[in-house]
Amino acid sequence: MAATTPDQSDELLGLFKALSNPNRLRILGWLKQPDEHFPPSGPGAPGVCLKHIQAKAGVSQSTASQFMATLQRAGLVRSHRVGQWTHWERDEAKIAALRDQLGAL
Amino acid sequence: MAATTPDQSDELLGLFKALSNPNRLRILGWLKQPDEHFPPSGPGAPGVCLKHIQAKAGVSQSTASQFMATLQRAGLVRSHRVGQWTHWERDEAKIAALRDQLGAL
DNA sequence: TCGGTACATCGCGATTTCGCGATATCTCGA
DNA sequence: TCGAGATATCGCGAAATCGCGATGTACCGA
Repeated sequence: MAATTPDQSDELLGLFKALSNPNRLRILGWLKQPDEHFPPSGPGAPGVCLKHIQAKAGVSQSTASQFMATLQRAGLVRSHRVGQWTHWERDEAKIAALRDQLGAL
Repeated sequence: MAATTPDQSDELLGLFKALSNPNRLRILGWLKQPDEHFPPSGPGAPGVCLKHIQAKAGVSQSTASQFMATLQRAGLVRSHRVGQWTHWERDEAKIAALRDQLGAL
């Protein structure tokens, strides 16, 4: 396969596109310290549910969902379902990898 | 003054916007090794003139000029006139400063 | 002074992105 | 099984971006 393996330039381009929006950039920043920016999501349940992100960002539900999908495609966040909620958190491993590529700027 | 001092977030946002275009991203990469990607611009004359950038990128003259202006506003390149030519080069000092901010991603 | 070259700026149509409401899907509890 | 809440997806109009040709400006050599 490797047919879907993204070029390194494409990966960087996707990163830049994802972060060239003030709302998405803010959200990614908030997710660095979830408990400082969001209501508690309960212990043992890492990640922030979409409702809280939507409320803090002040956008509609569909827009918030789209934002997270965009950030996810860029490899910046990941999600996991917890019951009826989708918990979102930063994908620090991939972010670190992207940071390395940014060093070649 | 300081009325035009950009917020740190705005500075990052400008960086991301400037680089969320494949052509501009390529150009910035080429400028890392000018002599490997462009015809010689003559000794003692650092920087690459717009014509060479335009030719390599395969865009119109006006588009190439716009690209460089955008990269300059983001703090990634700087220009200086040499006779009738405008020589463009990376602003490594500002790029390094931006790289530091990227560490806080 | 004048013509030509290099570059910047000015509209403009085409494309993309933005953010929304409406709707579909999924999950849980009654 | 049914209803309600949470999320994802689907169009859609508004706004921004893209890249172009045309035009303006600066510089040089004849």
